[in-house]
Amino acid sequence: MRGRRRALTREEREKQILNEAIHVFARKGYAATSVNDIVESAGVSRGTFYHYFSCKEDIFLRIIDLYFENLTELLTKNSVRIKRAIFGGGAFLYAWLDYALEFFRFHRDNPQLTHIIYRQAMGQEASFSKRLSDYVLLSRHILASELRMLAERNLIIKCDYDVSAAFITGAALEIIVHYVSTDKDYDMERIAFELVRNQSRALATDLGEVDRILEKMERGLAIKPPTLQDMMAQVPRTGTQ
Amino acid sequence: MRGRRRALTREEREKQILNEAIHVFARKGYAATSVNDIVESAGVSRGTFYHYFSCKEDIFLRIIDLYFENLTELLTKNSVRIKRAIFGGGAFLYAWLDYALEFFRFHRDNPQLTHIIYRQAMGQEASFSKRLSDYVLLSRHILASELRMLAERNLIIKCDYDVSAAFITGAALEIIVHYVSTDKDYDMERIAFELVRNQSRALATDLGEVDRILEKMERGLAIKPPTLQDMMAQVPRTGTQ
Amino acid sequence: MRGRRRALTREEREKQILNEAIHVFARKGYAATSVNDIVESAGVSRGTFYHYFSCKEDIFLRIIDLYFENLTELLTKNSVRIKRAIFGGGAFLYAWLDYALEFFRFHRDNPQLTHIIYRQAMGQEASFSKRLSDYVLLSRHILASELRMLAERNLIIKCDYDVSAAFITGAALEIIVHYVSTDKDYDMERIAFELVRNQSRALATDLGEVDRILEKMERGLAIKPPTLQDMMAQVPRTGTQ
Amino acid sequence: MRGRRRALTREEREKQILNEAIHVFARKGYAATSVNDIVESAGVSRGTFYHYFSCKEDIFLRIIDLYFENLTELLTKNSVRIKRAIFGGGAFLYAWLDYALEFFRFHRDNPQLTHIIYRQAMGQEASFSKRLSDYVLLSRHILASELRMLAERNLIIKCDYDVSAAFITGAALEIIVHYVSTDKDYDMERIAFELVRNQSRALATDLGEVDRILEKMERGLAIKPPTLQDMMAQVPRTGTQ
DNA sequence: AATGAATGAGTGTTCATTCAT
DNA sequence: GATGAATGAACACTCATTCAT
Repeated sequence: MRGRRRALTREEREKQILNEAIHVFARKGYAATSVNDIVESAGVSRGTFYHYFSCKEDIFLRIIDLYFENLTELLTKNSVRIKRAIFGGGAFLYAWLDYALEFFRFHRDNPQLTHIIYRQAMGQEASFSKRLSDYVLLSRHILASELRMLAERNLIIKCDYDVSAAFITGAALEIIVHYVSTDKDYDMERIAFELVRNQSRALATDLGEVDRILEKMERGLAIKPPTLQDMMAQVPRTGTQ
Repeated sequence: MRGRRRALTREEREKQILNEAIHVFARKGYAATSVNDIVESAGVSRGTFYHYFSCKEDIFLRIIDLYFENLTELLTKNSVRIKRAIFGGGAFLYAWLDYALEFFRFHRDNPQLTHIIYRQAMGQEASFSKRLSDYVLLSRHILASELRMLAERNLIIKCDYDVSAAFITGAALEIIVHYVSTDKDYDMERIAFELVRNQSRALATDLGEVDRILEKMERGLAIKPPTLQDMMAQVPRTGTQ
Repeated sequence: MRGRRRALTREEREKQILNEAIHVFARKGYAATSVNDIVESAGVSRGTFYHYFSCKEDIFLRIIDLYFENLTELLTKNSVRIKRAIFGGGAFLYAWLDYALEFFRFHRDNPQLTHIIYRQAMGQEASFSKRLSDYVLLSRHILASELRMLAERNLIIKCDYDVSAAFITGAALEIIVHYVSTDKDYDMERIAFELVRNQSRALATDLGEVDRILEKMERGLAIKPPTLQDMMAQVPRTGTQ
Repeated sequence: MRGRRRALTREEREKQILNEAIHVFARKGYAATSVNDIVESAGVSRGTFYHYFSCKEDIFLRIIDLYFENLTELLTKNSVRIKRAIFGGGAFLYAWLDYALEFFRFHRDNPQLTHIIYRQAMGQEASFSKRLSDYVLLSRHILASELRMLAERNLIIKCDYDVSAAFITGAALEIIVHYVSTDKDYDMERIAFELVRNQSRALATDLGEVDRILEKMERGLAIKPPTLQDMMAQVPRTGTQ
């Protein structure tokens, strides 16, 4: 039984093992998952596993990295949008909703990763917590600086932006993890909207306008966010302020 | 060398071992903590440990129970206050702040417990997750029904109360765990106030009044909540009752 | 909870613990029975147990002794009868049947003891095997010397008496243990008769006479063995030979 | 220091460990034998043991199976001989003696196995007793049906065949285990002959013929059983076939 | 590159026994 | 005499990791 298997490239093989590991970890948890479980699931030998990953901890860290690389990409892309919307005027709420939607969708579409990151990675090995909190602080920092930017343009109130960023991510992840762990069906767009309503009201300077837009949004659910052009056209009056 | 040590009462010894276990679990995590670590730390023998706890899982579940019994007591006590405040009129914001303060203080004063519950208990043994999510759902349900009550009295907007409750607890715990895990000093009362502001604005029907009260609160930090008598005197006019 | 219990005499208490131990050992086996099981069953404390028995091995040896003391008494009593019968003439078959009956009844009436001795005592601690085989050899020796006596009077054939004694006890115990371990009903007298028939034919010098007596016995089942007087009267002709 | 030792094939290694285990179990008994004892004796690591056997119980059950597989093979082979002899006429006594000889030799040549099965396997784990009594009942059943066949041909008397089978196996094993456990020399052929004499007399219809053959047998010890051809030639007269 | 037999430190758990009260 | 809290050696078993093939 040696060398029989069709030669995959290093990358393919590594990807394959990583994917299986995600499934097994999500199902059984880090501690309860043995290397044996992973190699059995992936159909490779123990030796092969150690060709690609230096130890059990290593593959878990790679999974954490994978999650945050994808997440960071998403955040960065949306951060650009948010900035455009801000410069485009008050319609940033739509951008925000869009942002929230993508965030929720991302987790809904990666339930195993989500489960592993927020239910398993913390409180196990010190190395996981460290890696994780580095990433989390980074994400929160990005969000906090967006909030600062909004506050500077008087679109939201002055407050402790780091704390507010923590509130927003805490609120979002609480509900995301709740639904991801549950089998129940859920209207992810509705929940994204609820979060946007919640935090836009919480932080808005001009609540009247916010309420008006939210009302419109709610009517338009499933919500089509306006295109950038729409936004530009729609809200010229606020100016760049 | 058997049966030598001075016999404590069952309760004393159990309490002692439980306390040591809390420290060790908080420091090393459930999986990385061996029964040996606990008994060494407590200065008792392996056998003694198993007199009091049927297995490693058992002592961890007892810790989870301990946390939630204390928490439930706190929640129940404050729930009464909230209801009194509601029936007393608009001053419920003070009650809410008070509620938040106690919640934050409770966790600040039990950092190990907090860390164990929110960083370690989930995603390990299925029994932990089960126990934990039972409790969490219960707590959230209590909060949701308070929100409903407020909404019925038109003090807050209509919304999905369960989702909102999740937002609030998610936001609160995110920041609590952040600070508890950090060694940094932090002004717990400030953070409690930030949360109250955040969510009272997010949910308020009458934002003007809320903003006024919040401003007063903020000036008065460290915030003395008015006594019940004050509240009764202060706001008889709303009298929805 | 100290010293509350009605003071039994040493002997009563010891007897009580011993009895409970017999039940527990029979149910769970020596190795699987903990001292805890015994004291719980007896409703006494661990300490009390060690007042009466020096260790777990000790109580088991006491049980072995108990069995063999009772058995030896039975064997001795019957040995006398056999001898009387021999001197009384050919009617010793009745004595033998009687002997067998008592042997079978004894085990039927002490199923736990029987089970412990023949299913558990051997092959555990070396001390058990030693004690047991001492007793067994003794019993077998008694039987062998009875066979020798019969052979000398030409009532049975010349053979290796030790080996024959082993055959007889082996045959008897095989069927006894079989039925004791089973829940099935069984006609113990029938089986005793089968054994007597089997071995009296196997060893008889005068098969014709034996067959005649066996036939009579079988007709008379449930078999009333003749009294000693009957026997004396019935078979004077063979003389003391 | 891991994975260093030269790899044997699965079968070799398993066989090796099993053999060592037989020796250790026979010497110390099941309960008193630790897995450590076995692996030390076999010169392999703990881990290796668990590669081949799922638990301590498992290896013991495998030993029980090993014994009974060999025994069953022997019984089956001889059962055929017995049947041939029966159809060949009264010379079945020779077949029976042969049968007994092989049975006795088998146990003499496997003293550890014999000791484990009849001195240790019963009265320990329930699984052992179950397995064992299944096998024993099967063996006894085979013997009983042979007895029935003989009785139907009027070669032995009518009796309870199951009980008689129990007598025979009980008698045989009692003496076998006695001698196997002892260091004493013993003439196994003599004992086999004693058993055959004992039971052929006990069950014979025509004692006269049996006694004549036994006498011839005894003179011819070490007994050469006649070849099948001899038997065919010798006893054509009965010709039930 | 791939294999899987082998390793052994480490785990949770049991239980006969002791002895201060 | 009776108690039961305390002991700790011993156990069965696991699993991440190695390395000869």
